[in-house]
Amino acid sequence: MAAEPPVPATGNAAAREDEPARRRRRDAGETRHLLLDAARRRFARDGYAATTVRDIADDAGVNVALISRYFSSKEGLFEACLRAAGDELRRTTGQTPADQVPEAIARHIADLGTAGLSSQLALLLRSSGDAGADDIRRGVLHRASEQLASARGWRPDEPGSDQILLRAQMAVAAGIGVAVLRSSIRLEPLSSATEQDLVEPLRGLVNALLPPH
Amino acid sequence: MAAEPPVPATGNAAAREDEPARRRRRDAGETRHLLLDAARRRFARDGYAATTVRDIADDAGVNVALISRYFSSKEGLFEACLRAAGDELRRTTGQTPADQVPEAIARHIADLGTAGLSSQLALLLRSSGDAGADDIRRGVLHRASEQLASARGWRPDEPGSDQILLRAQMAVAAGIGVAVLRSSIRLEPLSSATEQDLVEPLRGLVNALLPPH
DNA sequence: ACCGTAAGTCAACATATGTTTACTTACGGA
DNA sequence: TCCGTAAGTAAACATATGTTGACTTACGGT
Repeated sequence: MAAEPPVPATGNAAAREDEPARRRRRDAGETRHLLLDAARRRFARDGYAATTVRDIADDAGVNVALISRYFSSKEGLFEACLRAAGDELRRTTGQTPADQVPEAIARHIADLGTAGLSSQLALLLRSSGDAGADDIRRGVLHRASEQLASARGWRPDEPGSDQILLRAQMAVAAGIGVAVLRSSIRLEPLSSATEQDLVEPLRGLVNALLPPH
Repeated sequence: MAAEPPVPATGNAAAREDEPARRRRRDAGETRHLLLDAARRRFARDGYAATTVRDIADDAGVNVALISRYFSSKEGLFEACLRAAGDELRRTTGQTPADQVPEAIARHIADLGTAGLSSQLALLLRSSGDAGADDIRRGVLHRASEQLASARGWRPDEPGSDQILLRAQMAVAAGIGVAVLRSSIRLEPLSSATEQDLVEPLRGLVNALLPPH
């Protein structure tokens, strides 16, 4: 449990710049990133309340007090995680051609790595009880739904079009549900299913809700 | 916040047995039930860790110590909630004809009352981190999936049939996802959608995953 | 080589929370 | 009516947890 002995890790003071693995000893930016990363995994897997700041700091190999320093509070760190998840979601789904959306979703859900997109999806179900965080989460989910709905002919304020947005939200909900049952609940055989196993059913699911127009 | 003044509520000591509303003043069975009910709502809405035993006791209008007395611990109460959710789920879906499963699911998801089945579904996503509770939850989800899969031709150990079970689990996951986005996250317009709005898309979703055989 | 400053550490704190223990009260059979 | 017992209450305890403030250490420009 205790971190491995504090091996100085320096000695490469004049090391080559392109060295990828070695961690700079004092680097606020990287420390921030380490915390954000550890927090995303923990929050996604265990939920907000069940995760302690000491857990996160230990995972990141960083002092607890730095959470308050860099993110103001545990709540602030959580909000930063939600924002990061939203950014990554938008970045990866944003430029997907409309007809390849199911495949893209399937790939996101299929990847079970603790830092992967599936984990990001699970994070979106986690709540801190704080209003600010709830707003961020709803914003992320709303944008994701609209992005998906747009690909299937939804236009804001167009009559009859609101059905499409509703169905897009159901598709997002379904995807998140699958992601959570896979990554957090670990329901078998769903949890061990491969991307190959998932992509075909998911395509059917999305197309049933949102027929290509 | 404080409970209304401790109106004795007795005086009907010799009251008619069929009196439905009046609460017997000392009744371990009813107290147990009150606790179970309050706990289900809280756990489903806020999650395990975010819910305190004092919250639950206050909601139930009951002393905190009685949780330990009747359920051993907070964890024990949570497990009792999961079991109750499993029972209620089995009871209501068990006798549904195979071809009416989507409608049944839709009705369950549509009801947003805090004690309703939608809430039970949300509860199944909540984790306490305890292994015992996780096993119960997985058991409930497993039975639900097999029930759904059976209605669409799944037979244990039949080759090619495992695909059906996988798809049934995806359908369950989708349903839970929708329930959570509606009841906990309160994503609009999904959250305000009526049963009428949901039943048609859900039918399509389930039939896409599990074609009637 | 020096030193100001940013980065990181340590320990303490206030509080929230699950649980237990000793006590009080009402129910209902004898 | 009386009283044993089950039901309920209140307060305290031990601990876990978020946050803070004072202290130490390394980095990098001069």
